[in-house]
Amino acid sequence: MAYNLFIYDDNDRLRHTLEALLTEASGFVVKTSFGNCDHAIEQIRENYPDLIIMDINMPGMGGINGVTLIKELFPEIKIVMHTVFEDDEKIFNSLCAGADGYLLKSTNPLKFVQSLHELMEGGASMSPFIAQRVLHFFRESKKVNHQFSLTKRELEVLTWLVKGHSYKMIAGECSVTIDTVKKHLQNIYHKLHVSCATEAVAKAIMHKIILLD
Amino acid sequence: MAYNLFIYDDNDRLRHTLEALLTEASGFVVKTSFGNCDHAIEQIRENYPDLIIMDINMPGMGGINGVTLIKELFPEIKIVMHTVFEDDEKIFNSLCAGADGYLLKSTNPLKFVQSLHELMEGGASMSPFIAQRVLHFFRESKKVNHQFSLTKRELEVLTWLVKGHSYKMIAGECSVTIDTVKKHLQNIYHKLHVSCATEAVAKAIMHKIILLD
DNA sequence: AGCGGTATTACCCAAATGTGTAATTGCCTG
DNA sequence: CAGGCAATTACACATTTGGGTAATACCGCT
Repeated sequence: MAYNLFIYDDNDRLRHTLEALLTEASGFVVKTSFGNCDHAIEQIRENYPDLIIMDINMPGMGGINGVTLIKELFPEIKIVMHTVFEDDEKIFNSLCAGADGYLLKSTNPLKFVQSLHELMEGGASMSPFIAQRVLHFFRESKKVNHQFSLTKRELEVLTWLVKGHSYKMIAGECSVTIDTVKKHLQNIYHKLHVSCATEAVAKAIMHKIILLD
Repeated sequence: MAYNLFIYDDNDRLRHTLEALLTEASGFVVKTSFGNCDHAIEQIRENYPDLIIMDINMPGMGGINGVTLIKELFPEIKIVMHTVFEDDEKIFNSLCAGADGYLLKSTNPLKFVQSLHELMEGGASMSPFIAQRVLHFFRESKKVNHQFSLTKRELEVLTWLVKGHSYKMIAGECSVTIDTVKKHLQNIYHKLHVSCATEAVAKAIMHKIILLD
């Protein structure tokens, strides 16, 4: 049983190449293909596909917005991005919009079909280069900042502050007087180059000075 | 020219299977294989590999700590995780530790070798299931929370608060009196189920109610 | 033994924050 | 058109926050 497939790509030649590649023998049937995805919703309602191959750079709303729209109404339809673009911004936005895969147009036909199958079986699929960018982003996101050289006590006080405790409650938690807490906070504000509790909390979270649940 | 390869895995049978698979014909040479990575640094110094296949669940320090250690000293050596584990925690920690790929032990031999080659050519490599988990994480990270039903004005006020502005400053930004700001904040606190500014800021950032730079 | 950094406490005082109550206006929807 | 919700302002009051200044104590290092 072959999977039904839509193609959105404004490059006619490439669309026809894909149609030639994705024959019944490959396990896919290209139901229809379009040069833009401005009317994707109606087209999907009319002829419900299992999988959509989506170009990014198209006239009209463009592929990324298309993904957002389609996934909102049909989250179960798989969508794989298929473009020449390798820039982080487009990758990130596509994946966040809900794309289930991201294959570069340079992918060889055999691997392309194989990737689509993996995708239909519940996995996700990315070209190695894309995967590498995604992992890079991952690593960056975990780097903890130690550049503010807070003392152990200051870190403790700041942690309670971020959790929403008042000076008085922090004093209780740390078994010190409220004046001590005030002093610590004052020092913390100086070290973080901020001037109030809310700003300190924002900076502490964004710079991962304190670790969250 | 074949790539030099290390294997760290405490399962002897599997290690030998891999050694049999990764012959010169495959483009790899298994230099040595070990049952744990506690002495990885010395072993690497002694016989510098291009690529390391790393199990996670090993006696001693375990694969994830091993990756951290190795990548700190030899960031250019590729490391691919190779385990039966599919839980988000292990995936996330491995990738953040600096792993260049994550292949499940269920991967078929042909794809396994192919993936290693993709990795050596600068790409990253993940089993489809892993890729799917990573993308899932990605999406979650961008999903803006609308579940608190803040009004447009409340969102505006909250944004300024997160940026560290005082009530008075917010009043100026929004061209309203300070009492109005106080009222808005009061309503915001109720909607977010918090009781003070710091808690609101923490919740706003963590739940991505407001978008950061 | 003495120096420097951290931790601690205290006090004063100005400013900001948070709560309660109440009233007015405008806009949208049923 | 009426009712509900959002936005706005006002005032009073208690509490919290944040800054400045100063002193004591502990701990590690030279």
